[in-house]
Amino acid sequence: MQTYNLGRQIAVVARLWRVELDRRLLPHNLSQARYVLLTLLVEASGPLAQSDLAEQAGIAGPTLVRQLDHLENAGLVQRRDVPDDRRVKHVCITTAGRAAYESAEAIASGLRQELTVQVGQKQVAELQRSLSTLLLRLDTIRHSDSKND
Amino acid sequence: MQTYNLGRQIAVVARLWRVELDRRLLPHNLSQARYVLLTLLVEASGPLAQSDLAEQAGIAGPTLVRQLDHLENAGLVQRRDVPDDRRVKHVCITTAGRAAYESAEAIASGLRQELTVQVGQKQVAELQRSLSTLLLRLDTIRHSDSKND
DNA sequence: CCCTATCTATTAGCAAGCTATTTATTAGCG
DNA sequence: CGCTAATAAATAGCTTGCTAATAGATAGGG
Repeated sequence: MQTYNLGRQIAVVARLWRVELDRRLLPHNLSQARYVLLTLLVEASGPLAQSDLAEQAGIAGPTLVRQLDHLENAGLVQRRDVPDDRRVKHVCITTAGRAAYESAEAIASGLRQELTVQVGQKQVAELQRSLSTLLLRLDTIRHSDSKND
Repeated sequence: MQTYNLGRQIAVVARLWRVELDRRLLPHNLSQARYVLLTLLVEASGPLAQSDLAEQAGIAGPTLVRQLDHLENAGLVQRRDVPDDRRVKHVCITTAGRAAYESAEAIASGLRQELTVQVGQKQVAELQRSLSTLLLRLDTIRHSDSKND
């Protein structure tokens, strides 16, 4: 019975965390979803194809498309056709996008610290290790399922 | 940098977990959201008001209303007027609801075990403790915010 | 060389969360 | 007693996930 409501617990924490971060990002015209995408673009070494960005963000393709529409409309990001392969579009962050990322990162890391201060560094590290293991299992299950169907 | 992507990590795990559980519950005409509600109703000692159920499920009132519409329509649950206070409605699980809960619980706990088998009991317990601490902080922040606004 | 596979991005439509607002009822203060 | 506050459920409309289906482009086998 010790693993009783783990799924519920993770879901609730994820939801409340997102709601609070969204609330703080709202005055900057951003959201958790878009902040994550900006982060990945800033951290990336080169330009990313949409499919790669979606995979790194852990979201599905169509979800990304809509977010990119918003970000591009706000001038934070640009889609660029790739001559080598005309199916692919690269996503590039703009100067305004980098500035937006900086504000958002300050807010997000502030919240992260507020939340984890009572947990302690060692336990946060353990937490992240456990979550990684779960993530790996989830990916395995998902991929094996889609092959068996 | 140690807490770097904790928020993202929790969000992704929560999302993939939900997607997989939803996929498995689909043939039974259920979803994670409704399974959680059935669980709370089965576990409750007496009848629950909608507001209490929403709080225990960690969801907002209007979200609950829609799920109850579905559940009531499927005959798994009943809303009952309360004579003492005509604003309140009690939510009661039906016999069919209990049966649906049993199937869903088997599926959900199967998935839970598949996912946590590689994590280990002690680490699951630690994981749950850390998540509880995070949840507490999130609740505190949320309530203090709504008072300061 | 063409025809089918696959792959990329997109569109359409569903699910489940949220906030803000409305309606009905109760509680509480003057 | 009556008027205002607060509370419960419901409605409306937004966000961000998802899957399924489309359209265009590439790759690969016969």
